[in-house]
Amino acid sequence: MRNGSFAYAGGMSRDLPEVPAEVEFALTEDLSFLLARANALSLAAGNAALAAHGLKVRSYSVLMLAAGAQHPSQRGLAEFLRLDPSQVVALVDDLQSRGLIVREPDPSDRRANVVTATDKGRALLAAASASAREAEELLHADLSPQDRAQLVGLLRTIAFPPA
Amino acid sequence: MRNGSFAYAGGMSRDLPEVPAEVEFALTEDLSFLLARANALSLAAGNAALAAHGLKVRSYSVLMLAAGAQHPSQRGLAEFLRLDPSQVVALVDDLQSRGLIVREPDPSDRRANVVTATDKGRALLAAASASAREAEELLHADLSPQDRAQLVGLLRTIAFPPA
DNA sequence: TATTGTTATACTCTATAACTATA
DNA sequence: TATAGTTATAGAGTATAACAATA
Repeated sequence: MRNGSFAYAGGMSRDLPEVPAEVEFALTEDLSFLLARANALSLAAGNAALAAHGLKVRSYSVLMLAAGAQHPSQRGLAEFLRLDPSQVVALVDDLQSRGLIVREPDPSDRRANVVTATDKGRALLAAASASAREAEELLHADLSPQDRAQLVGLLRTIAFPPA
Repeated sequence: MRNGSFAYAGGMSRDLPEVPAEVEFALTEDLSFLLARANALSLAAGNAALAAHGLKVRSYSVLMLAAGAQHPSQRGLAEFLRLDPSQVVALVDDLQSRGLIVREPDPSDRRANVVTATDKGRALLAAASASAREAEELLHADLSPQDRAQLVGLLRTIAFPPA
């Protein structure tokens, strides 16, 4: 019997073995299951790596997008990150209170807030991204550069469907 | 500047455009980001497909594993699904109260509960897995069978590292 | 009328510790 | 002394509705 989707925690509270030998089910061919488990590992590693910088995966994502050239609105952040706009408010509040980003009304649409990283934010981002990159490299340490590039391409088709 | 990890919601509260045109950042090459976004889409689709059967991705996963030949313990479920054992209690409670699974003490270690699907549970699983499979096929509709097989293989290396 | 950002609230999920019974 | 399951609880994340300012 084949199957559907799975989802798992990004962090674990207790120390459990990595791959329990006694539960080897025939699930390791399921795309949704593998997606969920791989993401859980990625998320846990990312949060652990970013904790030293006072960031989590969420806030790090917002900070990085704010440091880009596009100067996204909060609405734009919500859409790209698949978050509710009301959740973005709290993330932006936190980063702004720490002086890492600023909110500025968009001159062309004064309803919208353009979110931009400060110099302090960019400096923190540089340090944090080094840690994050280390964690990510551990994640795909068992893949060749070619395999990694191919995985990225295939995943992109899932994450951003052509239609 | 390259980067690290991301994580996003499995479901969205409001209707937001799929891929906002105004926020095209250079993030679409990042493995962690793509993993998070692909999983978010997979999770949302899976939960939507399973809702008609009174299941979520979590409870569906437990039900399917309980219906397998291995008859996992709750600890085994927790390890494989990367959940805390205390979370498994609630999932098993719910499925058992609906007559879909049973808990039985393991004769060889009476501390452990072996979780097994009932006939009713197997029947529900059969119906639910058809819905879940439909949802999953939509997810990788843009991939050829070869691409899909390759994606599964590469993801497995991430989800279950050889070391 | 519709949209952006915001607030508030209820709900679910996650993290942690402590307890019991078995080993 | 260690492990499986359980309970309780605090915290984080998610879903939803409503409002003011602007379009």
